[in-house]
Amino acid sequence: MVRETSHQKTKRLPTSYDVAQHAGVSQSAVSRCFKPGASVSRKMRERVMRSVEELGYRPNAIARGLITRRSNMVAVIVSNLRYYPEVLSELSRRLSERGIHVLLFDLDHESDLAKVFDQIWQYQVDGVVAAAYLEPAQLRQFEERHIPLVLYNRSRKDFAVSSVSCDQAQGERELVDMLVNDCGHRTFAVIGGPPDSVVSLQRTESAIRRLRKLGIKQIARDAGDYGYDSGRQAIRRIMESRKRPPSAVICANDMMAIGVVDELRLHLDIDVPGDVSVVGFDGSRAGQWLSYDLATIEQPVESMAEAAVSMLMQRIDNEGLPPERRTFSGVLRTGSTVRLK
Amino acid sequence: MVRETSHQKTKRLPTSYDVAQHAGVSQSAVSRCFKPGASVSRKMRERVMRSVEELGYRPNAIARGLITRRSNMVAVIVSNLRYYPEVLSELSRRLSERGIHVLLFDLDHESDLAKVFDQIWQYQVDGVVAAAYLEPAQLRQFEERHIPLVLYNRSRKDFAVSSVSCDQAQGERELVDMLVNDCGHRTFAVIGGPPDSVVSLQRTESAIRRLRKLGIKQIARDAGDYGYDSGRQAIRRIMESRKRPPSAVICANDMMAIGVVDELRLHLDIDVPGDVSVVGFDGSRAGQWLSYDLATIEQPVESMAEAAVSMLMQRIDNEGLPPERRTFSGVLRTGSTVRLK
DNA sequence: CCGCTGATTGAATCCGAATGCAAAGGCCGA
DNA sequence: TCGGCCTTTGCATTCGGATTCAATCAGCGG
Repeated sequence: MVRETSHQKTKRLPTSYDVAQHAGVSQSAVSRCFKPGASVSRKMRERVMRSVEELGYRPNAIARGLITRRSNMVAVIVSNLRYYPEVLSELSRRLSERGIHVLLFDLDHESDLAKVFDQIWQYQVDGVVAAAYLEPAQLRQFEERHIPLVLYNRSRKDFAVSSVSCDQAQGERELVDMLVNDCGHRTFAVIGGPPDSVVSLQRTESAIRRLRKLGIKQIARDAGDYGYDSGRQAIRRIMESRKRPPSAVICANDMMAIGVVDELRLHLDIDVPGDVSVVGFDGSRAGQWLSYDLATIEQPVESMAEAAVSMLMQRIDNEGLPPERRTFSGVLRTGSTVRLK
Repeated sequence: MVRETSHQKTKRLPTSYDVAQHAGVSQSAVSRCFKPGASVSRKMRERVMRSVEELGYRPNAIARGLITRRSNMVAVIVSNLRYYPEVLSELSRRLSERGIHVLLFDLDHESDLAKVFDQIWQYQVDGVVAAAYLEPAQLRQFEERHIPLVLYNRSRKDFAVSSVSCDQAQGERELVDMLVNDCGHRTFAVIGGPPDSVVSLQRTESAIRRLRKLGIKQIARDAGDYGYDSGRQAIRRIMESRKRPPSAVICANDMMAIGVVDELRLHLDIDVPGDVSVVGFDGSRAGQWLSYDLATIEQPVESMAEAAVSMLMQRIDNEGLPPERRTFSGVLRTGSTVRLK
């Protein structure tokens, strides 16, 4: 059926039909001019492009997505965007390099995830990168819907799903070994992150396991929310408790470690690393600042982001690739918050 | 024309037609069940919803967007996501509360903006929040396309466009007045941000204007890129130059100010605030850490984000609202990096 | 000058949901 | 029981671009 000319009454944006009419060609011709490698003569292309310029036409990605079943959008789910901007930043940049757009989902708590699920299904994203904890049931939904998914720093042993992560256990082992063997610490405190963070759990559990293995008995435990203030509060609670104060503090992330260092040095008047050693995890920018020079495990964020994005893209372009797990080793950074013997 | 049943051969996600068939009703009925306030009987709704559950149907937001001309997506353009995660975080959270999805565009440099423009037009976003500098020609395109736009912290005097900003000039005035009147400084250094940042320009210009007005002649100038290291480098250059060293340093943002403080204290062995006062701008979290307790102007990020989002939503729901400029005052925070008399 | 081949072009159809309109159904009072 | 009115429902069409298939065209050898 031949379509009526769009009436432009309501000043709507030009469509491919408008361009076609203006150029005196068919709508299909216009469409083809935007498809790389399509069969279009030079003359036709120039003619169409002139009209495109004149009308300011831009193809409607929504309409295109409807028919091609490719939205060129990827959902990125992060928790704590405010604490981990680097991850989002790296992912976003790499996706847009590949012509993919980022639909952002920022969670207050990882457990809020359910809320965003419906949204994700509805938006027909081509894939998902999730830096958040997913239930097996949720993972299964991705399979059912054939939506490629890559987990960032949350691998699961019990479910075959693609993931990119930093080896938390290895990192903590290195930290503990350094604190015990190189520094000679025997009394420890371990400060975890929020209870719903699997990463925090992995880190603290790994650290404690290693400590036990090395024969360490004295381990005070506390937890914060990954934030600076919560690190300060945790260390205050620990130092105020009647138990023997730790000589080394292991924190689930850098931000809390920084809080611990500040609280120790500036409020509790305890020297770091003279009296107490402090280590974190992440390799955040702030940890490298001169005031801290924090000992930590540096996660190779760039490599991890690159891996996550390329794994995702492969699975988008190539349905049915089997899940793949890639693990990166963190790099120990011996800073000035530990005193080596 | 009556549509054939979809064949499910290629295991595609169920559509409203599938649900309709499964429930033995028409497609329109299904559609109406997802429209709040539509005319649907209780019986019909229950029947449809049962099929929806069984099939795991989710409305296709892409198709919906095509017909309703509402994508429920808003583009958020930020530069330096890694330095200003709070802004994105606040915006994103507030938008999703309102059922709007965030299409993220992160720029390396504000001047990269042109690249993302096409993308934005193509994705039929309902509106845009831009924390980046737009040329008048670009602003005009938003008008032509009737896409509501709110600028974040980049108002323009020469173009009628909605914006939410912090009063940079007033903030710098307060900082300068404090440094001159309350601390008695007479020799200054001003460290700007990247050359393509208008905010940086506004801040440094305002500071210098105020300094001149108060009769200050000695103003060393330098610039960085808003990053910690660039602050360190800038202050080193300034202190190494043969001119009289400044007794007060004004930085275009907190991150550089932190770098300046660290470099002064830890490498140049200059006491802050004993020998030199340092002030920043933003009110960033890190600035409040005990090690710094930076004097700065705190931008009311939450109020600004709320204002930006609500202004944008109003303009989306209500075509033709005139542009509106809202300016928020920053709050002076007198930290321990300035020495009051 | 004719017929054949490969390159272009256009008509028609499709993607999946929303909606105006008309038909059908339900309920009420007379 | 019937007419009238309000509520529900279904039909057909629409959004804007991609794609299939058939038609057209240009170019070339014979």
